[in-house]
Order: sequence, then structure tokens, then C-alpha cells
Amino acid sequence: MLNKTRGRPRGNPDTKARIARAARELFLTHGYPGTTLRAVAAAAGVDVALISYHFGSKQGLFSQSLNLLCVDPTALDQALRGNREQLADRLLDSVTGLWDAAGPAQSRMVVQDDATMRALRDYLDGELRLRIAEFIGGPDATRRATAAVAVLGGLIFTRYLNPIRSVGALSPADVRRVFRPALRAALYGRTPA
Amino acid sequence: MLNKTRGRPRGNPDTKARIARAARELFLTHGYPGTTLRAVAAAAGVDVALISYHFGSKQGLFSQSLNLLCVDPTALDQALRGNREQLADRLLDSVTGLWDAAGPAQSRMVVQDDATMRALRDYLDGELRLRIAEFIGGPDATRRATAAVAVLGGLIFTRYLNPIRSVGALSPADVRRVFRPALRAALYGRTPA
DNA sequence: AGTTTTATTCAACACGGTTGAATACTGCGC
DNA sequence: GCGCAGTATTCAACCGTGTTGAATAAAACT
Repeated sequence: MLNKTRGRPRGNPDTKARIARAARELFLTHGYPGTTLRAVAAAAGVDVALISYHFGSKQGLFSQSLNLLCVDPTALDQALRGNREQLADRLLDSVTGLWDAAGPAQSRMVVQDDATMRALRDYLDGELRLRIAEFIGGPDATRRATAAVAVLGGLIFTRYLNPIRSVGALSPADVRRVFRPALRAALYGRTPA
Repeated sequence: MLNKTRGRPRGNPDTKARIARAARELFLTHGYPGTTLRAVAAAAGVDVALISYHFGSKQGLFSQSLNLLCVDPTALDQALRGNREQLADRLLDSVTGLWDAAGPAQSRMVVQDDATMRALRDYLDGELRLRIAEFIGGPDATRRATAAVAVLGGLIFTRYLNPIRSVGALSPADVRRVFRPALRAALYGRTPA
């Protein structure tokens, strides 16, 4: 942006990567609407127009700079292997383990991105639900799996995607404690007295 | 907006209500970011500045024009009055009653924008959670209320906001059946065997 | 009647993302 | 080596956004 002689610079400074890195940082800390292209440009020491040049649009910058992971398949594999008794706890741990590891910042702007939403939806409704149904078995397995997926979706939603304080403030251990009854009820279908 | 002689107009034309009505319509069809204040002003036949004057900010206009609570308030009042035994069912009905009535239009565009998410979050974490906690009482009332709110949030999320097929396809009666165990477990804290 | 309060328009501001032109470097074919 | 297409970069402007201050006219109050 400043005085850096017009035209192409010498050497091969990979500015596109620098922009992406700066953008990632800002998106994570300030969210999508709270991040301005000019701020990204300043952080990368570059003119604003260069962003549009490299990434096309702000949405493009978002998609390309932030390749966000949604679900960790290996954690699920382990969760769906042990005894039925602690299935609920293992499922809860595999959720908190993944998202909490990604840092508390991951959540805010994720909501903006429609592609991410669809990925999450497809995963919940497809693979996760089917595998849970297969694992628990018995009558009404699919119905109970649907309920379980909805509970897990509720956890993800209220803790990470659109975090409400009372849920976001819980420790992973608290998450277990709080969600275990609901998830077990969903999984095993019995209504507690 | 155009030529309508400056200064206060004659009579008592309740323009604030007219603005709110126009805003409601536009917000519902175009979403929050897709609705511009100038468009609202045009639809209401009014100057842009008048909106800031009456509602303070765009967010204020949104909050005040569109009182979208995620739970039907009158239904909630009734739900929080009867016997404890069927509280879960009444809560579920008050959710489906509101959202299913609003039609599938309500959900689509709503998902993207931050303002709606915040409104939803505030409501879930604030009023709803507190009132549920107050109603159920007993030890760990707030913790159980948190769990219950998360389950309801899961229902709203997986059925309306980012609808997954297996949950969206349920009839309201099915919603009861599927979610009752989890919600009751959340409310009463006992883990079913 | 006179003064304050309220409702309204107008004009401008600051800032957002995006675009077109100018410029300087790179990499290629000869 | 030289010329030339392509590419990376800055600059200056555009248009649309939400918001603000001044001007103005009716209403409400004393």
C-alpha cells in the first residue's frame, strides 16, 4: 500500500500466501463481517486491490484462506467401537476433542459459510446417523439415531457454531455431565422417570 | 423521501409502524445483510435518516421490527404452567408450533446472518434458560436447564436453521416422540439405564 | 402567544468491496 | 541479448452502505 514502487516486485515473494495467512488470523479473531479487506491488506503489507486480484472476492478469500475442518473421522471410529455403556461419553468426547482443539475462535464466522453448513448437515444426517443406528441396533434404531444426532447437533450448535454462554463456558468434562443424560436417553430411547 | 416538504407532517401518521412493517417484510424475504436501509425507507415512502431516528441503528430496526423469538411466547407461558410431567412435550410443541407455522420461508435466509443468530442466542441463553430453571427448581436446576436449552437448540438447528432431512421430515407428533426422551433426561437429570 | 419537543427531509460523511488504468518485473521465443 | 506476452503490484476512483448534523415545520406544553 505504501510507496512500494508500482508494478511487479523483484524476486518471488509469495504474497498470496502472506495475504492468506493474515486473512486467516483476522477472520479467526474478528469474524467474517468484522474483518475488512483493507485490514487484511494492511496486515499483509499490501494494497487492497491485490486481494481482489488474487482471490476474486472477500468470500473467495474466506474460502481459500480458511480451510476449516469439520469432523474428524478417526475419532468417530474409536467412539463406535467400545462397549455400549459409555458410547454417549465417547461421542461427546469426540466432539469436544475436535472442536475445542481447533481453538475457541473457530466458531464465529463459520456460520457465514454456506458450504460449511451443508457439509456439517450432510455429515450429521448421513454417515454419522447411519453408523450410530448400525451400532446401537434394536427396534427403532434409526429413530433413536436421529434423536442422538440432533442432540449432538445441538451441542455443536450451542457450543461452537452459535455459542451461547452457558454452554460455551462448560469444560469438556462438564459437557459430558450435562449432555450425558439427554444423549443416553436419545440413544436408548427410554424416558427417565 | 422525495419532495415531501421538510419538517413534521400534519396529523398523526404512524410512520414508525409503517417502517417496521416494511422492514419486517424485507428482512424476511431478503435476510439481514440483503436488506438495505434505503430499500426499507423506499418501501415505507420515507427518508433513510428517519429510520436511524426512530430505531437508532439497523440492528435496532431488526430487533424491533422482527420480534422473532424462537419459541412462541404465549405457548411458552402455558408450557411453563402445567404439571411437570408433560413439560417436555409442551416445550417441544411450543417450538414446532411457532416455526412450522411460520412456514419454510422463515428458515432459509435467516441462517446466514449474524444478527439473527445473536437474537436466537440471547433468547436461548437468557430468558428461556432462566425460566426453565426457575420452573423445574431443585438441585442443579441451572445445569439441567442448560442441557434442556441445548436440546431445544439442537431441535431448532437441525430442523429449521440448517435442516437435516431426517429431522426435517418428522411430523410435529414425531418430533415429540423423538425428542421427548432426550429432553426429559436433560430436564430431570437422570440417566436412563 | 411563545417556547420546547418531536417528526421529518436533505446533504454530507466515512467506510465497505470492487474495478480499471498505469507500471514494473518475470519468463519465454528468437 | 532483445522483444514481447503475461503477471504482480500500486493508485485512484466508483458506487453503495449505515450513520450524523443541520434545517424545517408541525405539535405539545406553559
